Amino acid sequence: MAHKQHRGAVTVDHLLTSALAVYAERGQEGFTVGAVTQASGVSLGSLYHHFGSFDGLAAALYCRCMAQVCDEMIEALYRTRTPRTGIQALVRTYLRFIRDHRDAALFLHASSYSGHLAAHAEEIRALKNEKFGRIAAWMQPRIAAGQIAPLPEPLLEILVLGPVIEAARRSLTHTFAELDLDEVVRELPDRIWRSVRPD
Amino acid sequence: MAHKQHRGAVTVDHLLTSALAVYAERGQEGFTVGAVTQASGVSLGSLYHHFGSFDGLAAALYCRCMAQVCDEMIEALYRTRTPRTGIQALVRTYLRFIRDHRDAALFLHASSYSGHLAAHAEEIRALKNEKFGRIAAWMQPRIAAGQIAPLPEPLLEILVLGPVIEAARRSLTHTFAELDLDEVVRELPDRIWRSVRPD
DNA sequence: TGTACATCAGTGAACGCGCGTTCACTGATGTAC
DNA sequence: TGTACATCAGTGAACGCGCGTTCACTGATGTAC
Repeated sequence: MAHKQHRGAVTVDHLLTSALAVYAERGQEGFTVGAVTQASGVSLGSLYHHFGSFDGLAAALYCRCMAQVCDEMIEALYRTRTPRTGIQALVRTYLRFIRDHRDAALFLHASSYSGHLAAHAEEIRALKNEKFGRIAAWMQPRIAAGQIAPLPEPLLEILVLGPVIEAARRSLTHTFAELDLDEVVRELPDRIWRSVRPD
Repeated sequence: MAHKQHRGAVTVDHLLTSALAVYAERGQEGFTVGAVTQASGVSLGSLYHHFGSFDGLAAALYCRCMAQVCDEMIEALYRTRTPRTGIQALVRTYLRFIRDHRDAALFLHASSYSGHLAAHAEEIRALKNEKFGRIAAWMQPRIAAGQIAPLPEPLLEILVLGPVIEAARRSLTHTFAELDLDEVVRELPDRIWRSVRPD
């Protein structure tokens, strides 16, 4: 998405922001080209000029949200000084992101299975590899030093992010009873640390 | 879904089974009335006679899959004799379900955010309350006895099921690197137990 | 046991709507000389 | 500095397709007497 002109970048940004709002307000079903063009005021042709297809817009939005949450986590992670506070920072940062950016969190989680990302899977995988690679780079020396349990990287990610994502799902979805996010922020970081600390 | 005639029950079952196969083969996008009637050989009118709408069919399928996985977990849970083996049984049973019923697991997880369940949210919530209530009933006395950490029920569910669901997501989705499910089965149950055992 | 009747189950043509996409076009911006 | 031209950005009417749903109907099943 390298823009040759400034106004192009502005339009793209405007479209993505409007698209996220549309998704938040009308859900998966109401997330259509028509709704996005109407909400943004940008013409249909302009949308296609920048994204090529509606799936292309969805993929770009997914990448933007994913990069945002990952960057926040990475930044928080590298500010810590101990393995314990590092793991807890990952959890807390993600939980705060969910609280402060409900729309982005909802779109990210709901898109996992949605299929309109399939066409751009490679681009998305590349982004995830980059971001998760930076997190792995923090983990590795600490595992080697015996400060974190010697588990394969994917298992660590699952143990750390799994409960957080499930908490998000229950808080963002309507088929569950209300969830007290403050209580989650209070209890979860330490509990997750217990699952990955060394014996 | 109380059937007045036997053949009605047979048709309903046949439709649900075909619908799950369609979803597995063609994904969210290809999951349409036309695809289901074609795959099942059942007429369009018959589908509407039994389910009222396509969303109704989706909700019924969701309930069937959810009941199946929950019943397997509850059965495994009540066969155990210690808190540790109980928690580990929950995790192992869910992981085995994902391995042995990929289609059902995919549909369950993908439907969380999909919105075609919104119209039947109440019915689904009732089912979840019933099933999760039975799991909670196992937890409560053990928490009271100090054998499991004194966390609120939703937090316990999040800690136990979160990593499992995230493992499922990575194994069922194409935007992640391959995940060794056997390794997950080997490591996860004990790691999760560590997060909910008492100090 | 036989018959009449109500209800349940199953059928498929037809409908309208809104979806994603295309395309021929105009206008704005940047650049070369 | 001015002008010509290529490229980028933006427009909106039009298209065709396939979606979920409706409906008037036939056939099968169970039941009352």
